[in-house]
Amino acid sequence: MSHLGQKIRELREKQNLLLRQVAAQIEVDTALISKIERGERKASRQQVIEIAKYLKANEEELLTLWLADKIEATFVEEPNIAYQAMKIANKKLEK
Amino acid sequence: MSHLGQKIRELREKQNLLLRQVAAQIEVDTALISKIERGERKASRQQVIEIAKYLKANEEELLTLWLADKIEATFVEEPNIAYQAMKIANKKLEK
DNA sequence: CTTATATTTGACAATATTTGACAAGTCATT
DNA sequence: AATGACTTGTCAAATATTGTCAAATATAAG
Repeated sequence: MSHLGQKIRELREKQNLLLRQVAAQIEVDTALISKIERGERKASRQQVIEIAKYLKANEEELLTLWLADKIEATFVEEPNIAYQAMKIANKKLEK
Repeated sequence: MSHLGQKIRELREKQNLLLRQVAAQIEVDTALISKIERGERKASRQQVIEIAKYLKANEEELLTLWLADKIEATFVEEPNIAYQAMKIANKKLEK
């Protein structure tokens, strides 16, 4: 399960909401929310924002998890060189 | 200029090779190599491997730069949350 | 300046990937 | 068996990416 998906599921279950309720709010199929929670599909940036609003969650926190998932996806198939590549990529952030 | 592009250009110029010579070897248009060197287009994984071979460079090193570019591309449009997301993504590498 | 060669640029068609809906499926409860 | 919640697989449409082509722009030499 993805970072974002896990968080969304936690938030949703804590508030006793159904997948279809979240789906209705952000106007997508229930199946899509299910997939997002399980990390089978990526949410769009806009969807993350809408989910955050509906679940009364911190938008920036969810977007951060969403971005972390995207970063992880880039290196998941390159485990041998991932660490070194991350070190290089990190330098850009310190500037 | 991308990490990979910069490195390729250095290697190529040090060996006095023309864009079209590299292009011929990896069987693509000259314009594409030009774009790859300037970071306007991403090389495919296979292309990186072929370029490394032709330029007698360390394949793993070039692939690492290639992956670093991909990682950077994911967070370049999210500068505010990039650092925190990278921290989260990094955890996966320590496991 | 003119020619020749190298590189860059922008537009485009071809490909590839991603997206979300739909229908059918499982699982649990009644 | 019927209902409700969630999951799964498949598909067409939308979107994004790729690489080529032709034209534009450098760069260098005579």
